[in-house]
Amino acid sequence: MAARGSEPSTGDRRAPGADTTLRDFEQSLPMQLLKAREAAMARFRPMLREHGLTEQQWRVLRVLASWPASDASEIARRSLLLAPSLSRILQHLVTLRLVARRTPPGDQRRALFTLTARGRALFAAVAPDSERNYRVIAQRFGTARLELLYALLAEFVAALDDGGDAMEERGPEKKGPDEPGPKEGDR
Amino acid sequence: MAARGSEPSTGDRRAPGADTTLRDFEQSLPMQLLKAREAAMARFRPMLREHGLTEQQWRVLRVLASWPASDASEIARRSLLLAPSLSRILQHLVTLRLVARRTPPGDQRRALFTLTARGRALFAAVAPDSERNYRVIAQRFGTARLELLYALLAEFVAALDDGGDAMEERGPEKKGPDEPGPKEGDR
DNA sequence: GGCAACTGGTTAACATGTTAAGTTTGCGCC
DNA sequence: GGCGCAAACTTAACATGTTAACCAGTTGCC
Repeated sequence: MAARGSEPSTGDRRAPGADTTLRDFEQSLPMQLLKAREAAMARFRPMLREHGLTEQQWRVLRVLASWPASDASEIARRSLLLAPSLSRILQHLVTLRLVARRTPPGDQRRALFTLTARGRALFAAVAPDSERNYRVIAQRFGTARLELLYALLAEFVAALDDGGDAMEERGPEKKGPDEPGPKEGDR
Repeated sequence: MAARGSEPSTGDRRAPGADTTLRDFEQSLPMQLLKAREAAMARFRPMLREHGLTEQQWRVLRVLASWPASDASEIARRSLLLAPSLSRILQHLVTLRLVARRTPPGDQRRALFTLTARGRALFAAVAPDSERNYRVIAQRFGTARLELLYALLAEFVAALDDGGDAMEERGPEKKGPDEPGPKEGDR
């Protein structure tokens, strides 16, 4: 509960010398990114909840709305969900009859997923609300600054991802550079 | 719109007309913020794991290293953890004897927490590694761009938080590229 | 053909996120 | 001094995050 507010702290006495080494904690980039994301998601979650969806379930539906017949790996990559989480979410969505599952003829290992009619209907019902939230955010923050923020975030990801595996001082096993970046880069 | 008899969608065929309404999903701000945070945290998590800590446990330890004798509410606010999560984490840290709990004399409802000697030792052991990671990030991304990103994120949070707690429509505001500055004084 | 290695997914186990409800303590107030 | 209510946590219940292990299907290769 208190994590969302910005209440003035009652006492700001910090431990002497405690912050001389580490960057000021609450100013660290991961924290700021988390805070920014929370500020944005706080507008989406209540709306999604009214439709009976979690944030992650909605991410999956959005992927399937744009790229039907995706396999699990592709959904995971596009929705930024880890495979185990996605596996559970898809099982749930299939139970709710929002998503249908089938196995492609060529490869019995894979699994393809598609929105059912019910899933498409739910997507169509939620999409306008989602869109409205995005417009409010853009209007409040300003389109120009928003674009700048997008660009910076993309550069940040590229700067850290391209560097690749940081702590890679160990045995160069079979880490051939044959696959530089299966992240995105398509289209 | 029958989703039948289709080939494996190895390519990037998007559903026709599926993206005309919603902003391109993977470009949405929450996703980009999540992606950026993941890129940063991917360097921290393995390091923390070697010390037997999760990301959130480390956040709590950092708060207590800088602000000893914090109560649960203050820790929650500074670490961006929700009260239920923090409650469990603190119980765990107390079990591990990294953190000590006591009740202040004036108010039996509150609970104050402090690092034990063991907790301080662990903090001292992890901090250099954490610091090194921050330096690598700053060096790769560039200090100047990093500061710009910090500023933008802070403005973003301020823009959405000040608006209060709903999707209330407000009068037309002009947002210049320069920002008057984050204001508090909520509540 | 057969076997090792790999691929795509799933399970398992534990920790956290999220919302709602419960519990104890403090505080104002008549 | 009892009553109503708010504050500060805590529990509960379910969903997801995270790592490791597992497993069936597939591929490469001798």
